[in-house]
Amino acid sequence: MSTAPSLVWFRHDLRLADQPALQAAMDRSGPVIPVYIWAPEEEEDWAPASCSRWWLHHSLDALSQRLELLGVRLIIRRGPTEVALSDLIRETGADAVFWTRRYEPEVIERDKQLKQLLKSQEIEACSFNGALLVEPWEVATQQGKPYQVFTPYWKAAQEKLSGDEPLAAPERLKTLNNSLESVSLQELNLLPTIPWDTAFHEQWMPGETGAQAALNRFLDEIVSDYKTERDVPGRQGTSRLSPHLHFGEISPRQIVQAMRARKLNLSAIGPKTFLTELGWREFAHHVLYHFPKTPQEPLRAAFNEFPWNDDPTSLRAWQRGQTGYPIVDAGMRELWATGWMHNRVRMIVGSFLTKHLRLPWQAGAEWFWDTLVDADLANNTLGWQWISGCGADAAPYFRVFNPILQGVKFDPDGTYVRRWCPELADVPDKWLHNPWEAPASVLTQARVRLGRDYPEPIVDHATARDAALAAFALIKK
DNA sequence: TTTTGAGTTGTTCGA
DNA sequence: GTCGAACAACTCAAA
Repeated sequence: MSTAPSLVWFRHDLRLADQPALQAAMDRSGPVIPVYIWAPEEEEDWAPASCSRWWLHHSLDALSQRLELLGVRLIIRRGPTEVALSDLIRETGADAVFWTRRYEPEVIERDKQLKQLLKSQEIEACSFNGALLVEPWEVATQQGKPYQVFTPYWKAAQEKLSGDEPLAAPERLKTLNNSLESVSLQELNLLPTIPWDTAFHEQWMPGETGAQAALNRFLDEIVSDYKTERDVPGRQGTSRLSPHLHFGEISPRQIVQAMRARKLNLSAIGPKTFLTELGWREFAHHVLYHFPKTPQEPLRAAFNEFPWNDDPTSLRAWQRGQTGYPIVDAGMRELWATGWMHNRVRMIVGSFLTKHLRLPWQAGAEWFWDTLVDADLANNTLGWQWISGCGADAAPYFRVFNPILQGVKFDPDGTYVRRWCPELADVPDKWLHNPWEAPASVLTQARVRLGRDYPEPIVDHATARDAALAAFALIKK
């Protein structure tokens, strides 16, 4: 066994616990050098956007502090990755590089080339699964094909779940005692130049500690009622783990293990429903891996003929939360203010964009990519194709969410709408989700002048719904 | 190869 | 107000 140093190349696995790449490096007798390489140009259209960068900055900061407690420095370099790794190998005499696998098409391609290059230089290059319960190629139909329907996928995937305990975080770490060059985190300029992130700090704690805190809160207070609580955007009834999972501050294995450790009955309705959500995350990675064009193209080819609108004005109204439908606007404003949107509301705004406004799902996916702290290519792609009807296991075309009814159903007391659309705060519950139908006296008393304090609806629900159904009829055989 | 059962999250209409 | 049926085939996955 070599006693030369090993590089641990951190990417979307910014944690020390349940970290097989780190473990592999520790299992050798030489020193361990943790490395992060900033190379957004290598991810083409899907490099981290502004909100992801905010999270990334704080997550790297947290990782670096955890390593410091072990007396180890996180080395940060700029890309190209190939050059950065070669430099480090030369500077340290390392003879191995370990990392956690990612599943985005462009990243897979780059990693494959890197692995070949390293191996041709007699460097051990080894990747590990640290992000999924089941990797995309581990599950196939009896014909050996990828699944395109969630239920049979998840049934098959669950049979592959291992009961293995996640790895513990290291208590000590042997490293190189020299002065390797490192870019400072600040120099990467990941933070915004104008302070739009004020509300972010109240909402989020990026990093492994924050991820564990979010998990504990969820398992202590929420999971037993998750099935119903998750649908109420005015309450914190979801796990809010998505950005932590995206950056690998926590692994799904750790989540499942934590549920088992608490002796939760995984067949009970709450835990079971939550496991299914983890299953959708697995399924999204399965679909992205096997259908690598789906970030751009619909899985169902018929949708290439769909008559999408091209209307920058309505797109902008949607982005800014100015559609005149309170539940839609509340969601879009929550996204803008906090970098996150409640899942129920993501479906409502997605349905509204693709069906009421008939704007292409890709426009929605791009906006979410730019504004979400949990922006994740697999989840974002699957979600948008699902809601617009063109993807794997898509919602039936006639399922057009009614934004008034959804508001009444899931935000009955208006907590959510009043929080994000404060100009409607004094509108009574009865008219909160359809203020344009309220009697003039009600609006006057609530100090709302439609078209001035709050927009008139930019489309009529019934008309837009009929137009959407007609457009769907066009692409049917 | 053919057949069969089933499919995350909804809405509207009419009884 | 509540409830069940219709919405429309289509495709997937397994038997």
